[in-house]
Amino acid sequence: MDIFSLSSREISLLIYLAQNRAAEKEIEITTTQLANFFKISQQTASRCLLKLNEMRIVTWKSSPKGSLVMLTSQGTHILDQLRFELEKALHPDLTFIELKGTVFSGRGEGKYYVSRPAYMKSFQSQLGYKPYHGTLNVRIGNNYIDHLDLIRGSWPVIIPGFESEERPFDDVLCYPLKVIGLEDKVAGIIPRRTHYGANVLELISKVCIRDILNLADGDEIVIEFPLTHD
Amino acid sequence: MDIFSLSSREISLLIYLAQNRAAEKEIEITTTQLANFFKISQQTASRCLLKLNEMRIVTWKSSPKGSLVMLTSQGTHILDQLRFELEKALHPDLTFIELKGTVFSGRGEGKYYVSRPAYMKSFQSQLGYKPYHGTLNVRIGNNYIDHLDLIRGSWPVIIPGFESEERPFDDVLCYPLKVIGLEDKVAGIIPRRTHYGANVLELISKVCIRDILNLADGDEIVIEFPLTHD
DNA sequence: ATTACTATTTTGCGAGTAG
DNA sequence: TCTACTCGCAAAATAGTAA
Repeated sequence: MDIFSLSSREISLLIYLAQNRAAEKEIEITTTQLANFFKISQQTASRCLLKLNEMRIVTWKSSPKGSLVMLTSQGTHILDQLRFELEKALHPDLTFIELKGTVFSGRGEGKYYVSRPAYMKSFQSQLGYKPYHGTLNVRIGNNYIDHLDLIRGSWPVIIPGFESEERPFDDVLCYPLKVIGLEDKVAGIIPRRTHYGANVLELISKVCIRDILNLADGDEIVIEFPLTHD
Repeated sequence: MDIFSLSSREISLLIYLAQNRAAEKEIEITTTQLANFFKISQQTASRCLLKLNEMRIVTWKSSPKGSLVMLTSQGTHILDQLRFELEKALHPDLTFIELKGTVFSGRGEGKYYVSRPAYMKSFQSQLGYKPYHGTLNVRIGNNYIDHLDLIRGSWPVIIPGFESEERPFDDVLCYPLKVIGLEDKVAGIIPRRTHYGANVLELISKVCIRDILNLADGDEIVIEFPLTHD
């Protein structure tokens, strides 16, 4: 989904809806309200919502009493993308986005996921290396959560999901990163914003980052997300 | 200028130009380049630049050899506005934007400007009070410069400029603020981003803030810009 | 009240091409 | 090569109105 393929009206509508909390919950709204706010006709507002719904950018339930609208995760992602492009536009000299966080121990879930053979194979082909069979959990500092959101707006490396006998495995979104002090390439897996504890980042690399950098729980690390200016 | 009156194409173009440093300097570009990048026809790219130029959003000098384009301050302001709207969309629970800075002594220029009778009169009518005849200079901390840029994206109170015998006086842009610890209303004058030392904010209020809060040079103050959710 | 269909008008794109 | 005109067609807007 390219944000520039949306019309200005659709983007404005999305922003308006998000400002009214439609990213978190279903909100009540009427097409007339939207029409008045944007100084367009009620019909256009209706058609616009219809289209956003078809594109899976919002979910929309309409009735003769009004409408219930909520942004999908794709809808939120469009706003993230726009924010990312805008950040590069307003700071054209920026060469990377910085993150600081502290190392902590998870419950080995990362290890479980990363070592699924189907994922492993895609990591190898998409990132160019076979990752170490575990992840380094980093809790991003409060001052850097915005930066995490910014990175979410960039185009990720997509590790495709798959179906297993027990359950389906989702696509995994990776972002190429650099850990200060470490030579090896690193990729970060950023959970969706909606998750509880969305300030967590899981790092994968060819090597065991924790061992090489001699990290203990609570140690701070600095991470950079490179910005490639076309 | 309402950002929602621009087409998606115009906004994308503006972002693209800014990413290529057109906010700081004239950049060389051809309409064919733009056409290829956005997968549109060369004619549409040409028309689009023409329109942005007419709207004073960019300056554009075209010749049979190519084009020179640069964003005007209005062009940059549109990006700021978009950023501001996006910020509210991505953080709908935010009730204010915080600034921290340190007090310093200027050379009395603020005092000179504020006390022009024509300005004084507009301050009274637009802000509802006659400001103290001096400004409090605040140097905004590095971590808060982004927040300053955000505030720039909001709709300011505009104190109209005027012509005097000696020289013209520009419009003054004010933003309603709150200084923590002070009851009285405060307004901030934020210089244009292009100025050297754009991390400076001049506060005006009915009272002498420095005296009431007993501020010395170097003291830190905390400022809030309230966000009104429509 | 709503949403949303149909008809009509307006806007805007791209192709061809001149300067 | 560039920019930028005219023209024909397609997309999208509004108005009227039905459900």
